[in-house]
Amino acid sequence: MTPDELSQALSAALAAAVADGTLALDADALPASVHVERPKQREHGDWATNVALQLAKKAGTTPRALADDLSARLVAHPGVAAAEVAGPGFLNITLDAGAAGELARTVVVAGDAYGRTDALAGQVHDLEFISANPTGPLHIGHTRWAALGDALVRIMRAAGADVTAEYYINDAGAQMDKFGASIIARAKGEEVPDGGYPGDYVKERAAEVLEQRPDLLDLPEDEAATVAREVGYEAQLAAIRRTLDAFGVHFDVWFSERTLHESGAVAEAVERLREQGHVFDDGGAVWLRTTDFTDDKDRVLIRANGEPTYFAADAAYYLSKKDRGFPGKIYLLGADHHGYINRLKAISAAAGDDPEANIEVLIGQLVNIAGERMGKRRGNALYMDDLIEWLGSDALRYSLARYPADTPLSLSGEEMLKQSNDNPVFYVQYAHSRTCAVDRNAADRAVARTRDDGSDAFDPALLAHETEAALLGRLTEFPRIVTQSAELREPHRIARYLESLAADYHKWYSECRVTPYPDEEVTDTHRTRLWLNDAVRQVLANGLDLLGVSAPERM
RNA sequence: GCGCCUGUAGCUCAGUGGAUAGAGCGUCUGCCUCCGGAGCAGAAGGUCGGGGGUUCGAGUCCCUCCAGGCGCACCA
Repeated sequence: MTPDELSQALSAALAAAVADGTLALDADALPASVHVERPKQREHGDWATNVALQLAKKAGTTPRALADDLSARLVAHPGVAAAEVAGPGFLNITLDAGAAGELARTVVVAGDAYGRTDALAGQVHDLEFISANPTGPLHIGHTRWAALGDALVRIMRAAGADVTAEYYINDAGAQMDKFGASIIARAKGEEVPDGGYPGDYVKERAAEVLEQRPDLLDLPEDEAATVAREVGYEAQLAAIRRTLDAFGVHFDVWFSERTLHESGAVAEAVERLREQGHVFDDGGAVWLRTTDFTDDKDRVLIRANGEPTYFAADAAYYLSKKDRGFPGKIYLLGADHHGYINRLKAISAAAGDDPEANIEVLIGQLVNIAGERMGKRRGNALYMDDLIEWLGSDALRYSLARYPADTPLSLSGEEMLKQSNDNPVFYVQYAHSRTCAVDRNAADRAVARTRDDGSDAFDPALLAHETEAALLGRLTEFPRIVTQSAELREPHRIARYLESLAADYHKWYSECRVTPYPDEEVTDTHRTRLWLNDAVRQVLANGLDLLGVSAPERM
């Protein structure tokens, strides 16, 4: 019995109580769905509901009396072993072992599909993340968005949403010229100019540019600047793609800011917003009256010198996403960009959209290493390439994805290194590889999911040990964890769930054997436990995949 | 000054109004004669930043104060 089925049984019991007059409430005063949850204490049963506490006052009765009535109705339901009233009016429900154990087979049969839901079916989203300037390597901050953003794409898709992962390349503007100038300086063996990019990687880019254009330093100054900028840009973007590839992060769309300017989309966007009546001219500049909406001051679109601002490009970019058919536009931004949210929403509103429905901004707090803020212009940068090489993609992805985005994260370099052995990712991966080891050992002793004659050996009532009840309950939760994680845009819930599942599995492993002792015969208990073992393996693998982390068969 | 985020065990962090606030690391004690000890069992460790309020019930919601991070461009 799944929690959804139990919830429906409770709804039916409430409706019946209303129908026969026991419960003095209108049928439409009942909750749309009855909330059931896993109690923290095992002795409180498999599931608990507080619905009696919520409804008693409205119905003019006491919570315990209402819970008593519900209990009597519920125990008549097949699969429910007990329903006890506890405390102020909680209803603690215990399922019979057979009804609970059936889940092991359900999971194994569903395979990769177990955990997929249709909670977000029909939703179409564009999810933009990282979007770093192509003037340097990705650093620790980008790494966090990469881990979270990619996991979110996977999780939302698992919940049925249509999601496009997009990277916005900020390849327009003055910083590209500064990047080119820095490359030329390094090509000459000189220090970078003031305001340039001091990182050592610029020397690598300079070497790559020189390899392609040995004539770089012989060119006229203007031409050299262009070549350094353009060839350097391509080399840096290629390096970023290599890094993300090594991290297992895939983008569906790489969107160049330049194309917005070159195609006239920026100018067109200004005109479209003008038609909507929110554009005005002042002091020679063209403004968007963002204060009509949620912004605290108006913003310039076209400078007095005729150059469009970055903000104008973002307006054009917003309209591009709208025109490309994305009702939902999700932005994963760093905390240092949170001042941008109101402007973004103003663009949406000015374009005639509903910002609350069409824009969603997820703010990710910064990562601190040993108390030092990371910034690529500060010379103390910790690059994503180095992190991957140091800790491995799995440990890095997992340790960054297991915290909510809005938690400021501070890790010391030493601790991250130490975590390479004690990180929870290994705990979860170890559980998975252990399920595989159990499979191998079972095969050696000819323990299979069916009997030797091929007949069905699965008997869910044999999964009656307390660690098995806990494990089965945990497996039941997976689909709703996926749904919840997708709806709240919180990948860390998957990681936390996997850690709980791994703990339940390890406990079960230490109590219940799948393979009999050498002097014992193989029974249906062993065979049925193999189903449970394989169900756990499946859910661990499915969950790790949602985080982009591997599920090794051996470690 | 204004806005956003955060404040929970020694450390790093979970906990979308419920029962005795949890996990990992660190510290201490047990468990390898049999499916992987990267594991299990147990112990110690808390005024959930302070103070008000809403509620049958608040770490969670509201107000206020304190502390820390980040942001408030005709930069990108």
